[in-house]
Amino acid sequence: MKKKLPRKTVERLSEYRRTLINYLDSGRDYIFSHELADMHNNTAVQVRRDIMLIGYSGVQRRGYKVKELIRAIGKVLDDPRGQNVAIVGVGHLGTAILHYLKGKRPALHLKALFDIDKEKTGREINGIPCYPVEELAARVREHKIGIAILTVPMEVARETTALLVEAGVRGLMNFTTVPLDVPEDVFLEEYDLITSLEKVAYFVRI
Amino acid sequence: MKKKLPRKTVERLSEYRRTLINYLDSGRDYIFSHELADMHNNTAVQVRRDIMLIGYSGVQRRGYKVKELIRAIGKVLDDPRGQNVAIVGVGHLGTAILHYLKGKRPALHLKALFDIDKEKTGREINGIPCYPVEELAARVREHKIGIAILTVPMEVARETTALLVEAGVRGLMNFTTVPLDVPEDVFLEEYDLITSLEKVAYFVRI
DNA sequence: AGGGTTTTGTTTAATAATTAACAATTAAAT
DNA sequence: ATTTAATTGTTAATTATTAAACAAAACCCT
Repeated sequence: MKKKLPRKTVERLSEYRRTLINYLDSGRDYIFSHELADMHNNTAVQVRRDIMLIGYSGVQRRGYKVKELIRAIGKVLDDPRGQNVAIVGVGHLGTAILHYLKGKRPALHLKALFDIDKEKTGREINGIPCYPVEELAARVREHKIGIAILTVPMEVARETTALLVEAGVRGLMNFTTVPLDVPEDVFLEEYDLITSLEKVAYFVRI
Repeated sequence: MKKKLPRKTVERLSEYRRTLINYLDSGRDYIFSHELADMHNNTAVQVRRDIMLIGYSGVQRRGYKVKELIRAIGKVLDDPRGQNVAIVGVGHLGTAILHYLKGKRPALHLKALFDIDKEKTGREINGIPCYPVEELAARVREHKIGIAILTVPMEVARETTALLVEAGVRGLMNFTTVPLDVPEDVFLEEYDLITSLEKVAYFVRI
């Protein structure tokens, strides 16, 4: 890939795209930077800067062409060949994410679920095959899964992570409360509910 | 409150505390900055700086006294009188969060759940009363709820937010895919699964 | 007791992210 | 056709965050 975009810019681009896709329904072909900004509680300058960084240009006095901008963001965020994803642990959270993802991002292919519960494994849930964790390594390789969403109980978080990394997973979203240890070249995104909630609690008081 | 801590520091303090609480089991009374750092994939300097910012001091050559450090972090993160929280929308995600939170942070009091489903309302779920959304404003005031976790379907996200803010909620965690509009003085934390996943997908490829 | 080593606390430097400033362009108005 | 207002694209300044550097204290060893 070309040069790395700032982390925050990547986040915002994803958010812009989502908003823009909904915006298509409005019937308007163009959108101004300040409109997009208002929809995300940030500034027009920030929006323009982000868009500048991906090399897309709007037209002055008219704004950005919505469809083109969606495509331009896709060119940066999406792998043209798609990326395969698995959810490891199909409890409440795993199930929620499963529904959430369903049909949302065409470039991200949810290929497999894993669980220990024999009730859940050996069949499809919501159209996605659910395998027993014993098959984890083999199935990750089979489906060429590069990204895993970890929603297992905390007791098994670390060992499961080791298995995943060993099997070739390069990106991890950790929903457990256990800090994980991964090699340099594995991208780890911590996603801790309690931390976020405590952050909100702190800034509400300050 | 005293001076505002950096956002990132607040996040890390929350993570440190969680780790430290688990660390109590190890039987060791002290912990070094580099040990805490290793557990969080960051550096010893960062840990020391964070701890410095909350005004706690370790002892040289021995590290930080675990129990004291936990208390010191609590003094910064926790409101001594506690803060009341509600989950709005008891679907898979809401339920997951409900279980997740259960008994985890004593300073955060989960006081109420809200849903439209008559199956769920009018009783307690996991020990927390679940009210119909019609009672939202009244119950928020009754329980003095300052923080809301928004896990409703996207169609009703914005109107629900308006109700919450109107009723006095000062902090919001938004799990929906809808960008929300809140007044200046309401702290809004966006928590979008797809954005995070796309971020992982991007940095895995780069 | 004294020298060497470890680890903290703090200051300074570097990097990343945001905001401000403003030139350039274009559409609309007269 | 000229002016005016609106809007983008980009550079420069500011602020926030992370990392480096190093002095000071405390322990250990002989």
